[in-house]
Amino acid sequence: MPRRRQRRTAFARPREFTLQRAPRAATSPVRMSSPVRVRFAPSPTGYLHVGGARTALFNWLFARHHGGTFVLRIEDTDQQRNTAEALQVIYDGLRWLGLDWDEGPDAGGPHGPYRQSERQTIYERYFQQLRDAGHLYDDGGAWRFRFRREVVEVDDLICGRIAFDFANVEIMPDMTVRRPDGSWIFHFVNVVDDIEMRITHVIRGEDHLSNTPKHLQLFAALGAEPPRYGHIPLILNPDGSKMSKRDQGASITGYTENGYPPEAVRNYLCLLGWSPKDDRELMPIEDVVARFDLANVNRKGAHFDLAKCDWISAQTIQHMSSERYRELAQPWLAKAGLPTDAPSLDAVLALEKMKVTHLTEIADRVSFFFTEDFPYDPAAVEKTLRKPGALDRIRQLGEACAALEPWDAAVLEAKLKEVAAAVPCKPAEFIHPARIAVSGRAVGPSLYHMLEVLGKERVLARFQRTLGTFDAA
RNA sequence: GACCCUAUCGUCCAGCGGUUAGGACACCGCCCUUUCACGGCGGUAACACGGGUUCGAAUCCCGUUAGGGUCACCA
Repeated sequence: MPRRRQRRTAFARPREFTLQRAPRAATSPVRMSSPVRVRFAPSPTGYLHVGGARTALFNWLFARHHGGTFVLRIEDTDQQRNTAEALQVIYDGLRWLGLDWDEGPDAGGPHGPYRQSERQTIYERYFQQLRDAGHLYDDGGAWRFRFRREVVEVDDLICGRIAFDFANVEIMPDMTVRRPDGSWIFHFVNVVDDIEMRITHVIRGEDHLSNTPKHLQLFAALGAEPPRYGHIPLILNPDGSKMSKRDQGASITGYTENGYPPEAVRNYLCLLGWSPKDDRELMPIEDVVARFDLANVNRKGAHFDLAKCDWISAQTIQHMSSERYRELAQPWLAKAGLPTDAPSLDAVLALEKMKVTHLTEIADRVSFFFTEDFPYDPAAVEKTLRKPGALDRIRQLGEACAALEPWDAAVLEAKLKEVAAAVPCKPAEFIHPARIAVSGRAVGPSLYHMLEVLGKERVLARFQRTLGTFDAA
């Protein structure tokens, strides 16, 4: 950390200056003359890793913050991995997170094609250029790029200035750019594409930091101005190990399947390695876009914390509009065979909104609203309904409420308390049996609100059903 | 092994030479309460270690240790 401080102040702009105020600084991460162009360049492996998603997110935030262009490039040189399904996973994941791209395989754009598998002629041309200039040599059929044996300095927007010494050939052997079968090596096509696509800023995982000087050498040999680099820290497992496909929280698909609102996952990812520097955590994405800055990105690898992600999910749900909540809930209701267009849907959903962490919970929480044939929880029946007098309370309450007007939570509460006071007994002696009578459960929404949403007819009918079911027994 | 990055509560962040080291998650109490929650209040808990520099260091420098990354005819 000590070192970082100095480097940062030396090479990144001071935090108190905004871009607008200090556009001329030589070390400004953004040259005003060239609009920002960033890219996310995943390889279609069949799943989208959280680390990759966050890299995409940071690129997207940077582009949107600077009014730049976000390019999606598919690095599918490995034919094995190149399937339509694998590509779809990337599209789905990015779209789910709300990360829209301006140029890409499907979106098109002036610098396409955007899949490496379709850019053969371009690579061929650059290859020729390198070979003609004497930077390449044949090594058993493969082509190697001859490094300049000197110190290469990487001036990273996040990491500061780092020197890599290429003097020792043993330690830094010349890299292969093309295999004997004619296929290309990542470093080469990556650099060629960044040149061709006019990429101004490369924001990628820290695992590429050590590759950067090699890329810089390629840029120099090709006579191209390199982009600015910003290497973001990796996301680790809670135990500090590298996160891989099977680890919990690793796959974006997992969040979709487990019922996280996409904006919640995105919010959590924003906070992993970046901070607004005040204590805000729950932030609309527009606010993050407005404040995002590479200078505020951390250097430390972040341990993934699903509990925090869950909290953000619950908070996000709690604070979202009823329209958005309904929209997110509907697929899960449908999946459970519940109606998605009931007139009282919003009212029903609102009853448990503040308790939901995952959208997957919703259907079960509200299922009893949609059928008069709901089951009774045996434990609840045993504990509460079998108690002496419990059924009498239900009967009394039913009679007292039969003529109640209007049928709303406040009036119901007043009436229930009045009836209890007349007995006299605690309101709880009515509340618990009544809850089970109308829902079959000991746990659920606030009783009065639940009764209101259910409506008088159904409440009284459910009281009757309960009495009929357990009185005789 | 070589090279590179990193090091503040268990976790995520704040801290930019002088702070009772702050916030959030998690955890533990208490309050609210008809259940489950939400919410409110409070608590436990950290500067990895050792040397410097300085009147003064979590903050600057060096080293050690630990973690991570890269050293491919993977991406």
